[in-house]
Amino acid sequence: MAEKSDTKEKLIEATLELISEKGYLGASTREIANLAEVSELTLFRHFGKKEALFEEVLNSRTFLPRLIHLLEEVQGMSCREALETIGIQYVETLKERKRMVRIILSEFNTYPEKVRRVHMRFVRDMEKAVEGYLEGLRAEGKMRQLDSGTAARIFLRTLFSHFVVECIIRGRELPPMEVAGTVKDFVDIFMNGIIVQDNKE
Amino acid sequence: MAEKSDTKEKLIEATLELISEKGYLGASTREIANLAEVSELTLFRHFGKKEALFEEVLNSRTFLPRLIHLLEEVQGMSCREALETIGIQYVETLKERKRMVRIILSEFNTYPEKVRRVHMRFVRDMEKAVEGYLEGLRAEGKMRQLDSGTAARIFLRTLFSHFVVECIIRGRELPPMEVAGTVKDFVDIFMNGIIVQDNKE
DNA sequence: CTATTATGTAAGCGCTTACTTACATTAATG
DNA sequence: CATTAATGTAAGTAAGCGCTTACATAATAG
Repeated sequence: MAEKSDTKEKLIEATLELISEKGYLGASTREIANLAEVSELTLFRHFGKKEALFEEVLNSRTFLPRLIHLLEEVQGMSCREALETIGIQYVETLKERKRMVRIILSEFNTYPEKVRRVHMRFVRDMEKAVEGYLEGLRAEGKMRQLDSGTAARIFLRTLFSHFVVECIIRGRELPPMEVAGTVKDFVDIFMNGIIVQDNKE
Repeated sequence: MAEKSDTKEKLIEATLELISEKGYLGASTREIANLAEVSELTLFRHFGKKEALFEEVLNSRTFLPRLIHLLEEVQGMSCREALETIGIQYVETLKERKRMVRIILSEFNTYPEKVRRVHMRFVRDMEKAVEGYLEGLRAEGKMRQLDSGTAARIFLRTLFSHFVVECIIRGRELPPMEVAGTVKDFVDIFMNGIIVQDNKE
């Protein structure tokens, strides 16, 4: 063979980039091939059709880079510290996977089931993880008698929404310092609520 | 003239429907005209080009149907009752404007500034409103010393995210009963936090 | 050295798209 | 009744799309 093939990877990367910017229909196979610096024909030789290429893009990128070991890291910490750490890592992961999130939000029309599967793959693990942590808190008597699944979903979705609005809709950059601040504010409310509680010791 | 013109309105409605389902590029002018039951030429006679039609769709639909008077309705209520009412009405409004929300999420690529403007128009008013309500709570000494803008954003974005994930990504219907339940759970956490507070009277 | 494999260039096919032109019809307006 | 405004039908244009075919090239594997 001529040059051991990172061709597929270059095509997948280019596709991810272009579809996240222009949408599935807006990203033409010609343009994808150009960005990947291969000929359009090579694209079709590798993937047969555009849809198959898109599908490989969806399956090629996993979320959960460091999130998977996050719960161990967090064991020794105080509750507040732990939630802040989880929250920050979560938003930072969303930032890294920004292009994929954009595709998920834009292309449920194109191939709803496939796109939905990608979303689920990411979200379910993450929710389970946080749910597990909260369950632990409750067992220690630190959390009120709340459904930990519900609480976990609220925790993650608030941060997800923050990311979507600021980063994707408004197109802002969201520097780490700001993320940390936002998460801190949120964790405070998530833990203590907004209401004045009487006689806190 | 032949038949006083609701033609424009029919075209705008058809465009909203199709673009929200198939995206800007996926919704062809032929198909839009068919759905509106006018000829494609009529579409171009009214709007000149597809982009102008899309722009009118963005500007034609306002959010805030009943939300604008919501804060008055809520005056006599308890804090919990008020937040639940606001939350439910907010999610129900999102449900009604589902097609517009889909467009906002999918088409920031097509015409970013215009789409962003639509989002801002909706969100800013709503955030200001809730912020005002929370400010009132704090003045009465019922809310802790928190930034009411931050708290308002957290309140609304959590519900926004819930709607996006369940209704748009997962494609669920979200019956009113379920909305009420979800909002109730969330308001509880938003008010009191998840942590056991000592010596509540 | 030869066969194979990965790639390239170039031309193009059939289709759809946004948009146009030319001409006809119909109904209200003055 | 004549004009005008709103629509229709039909045909077509130039461009872009996904995808294919035919043929050439260069490097590796056996």
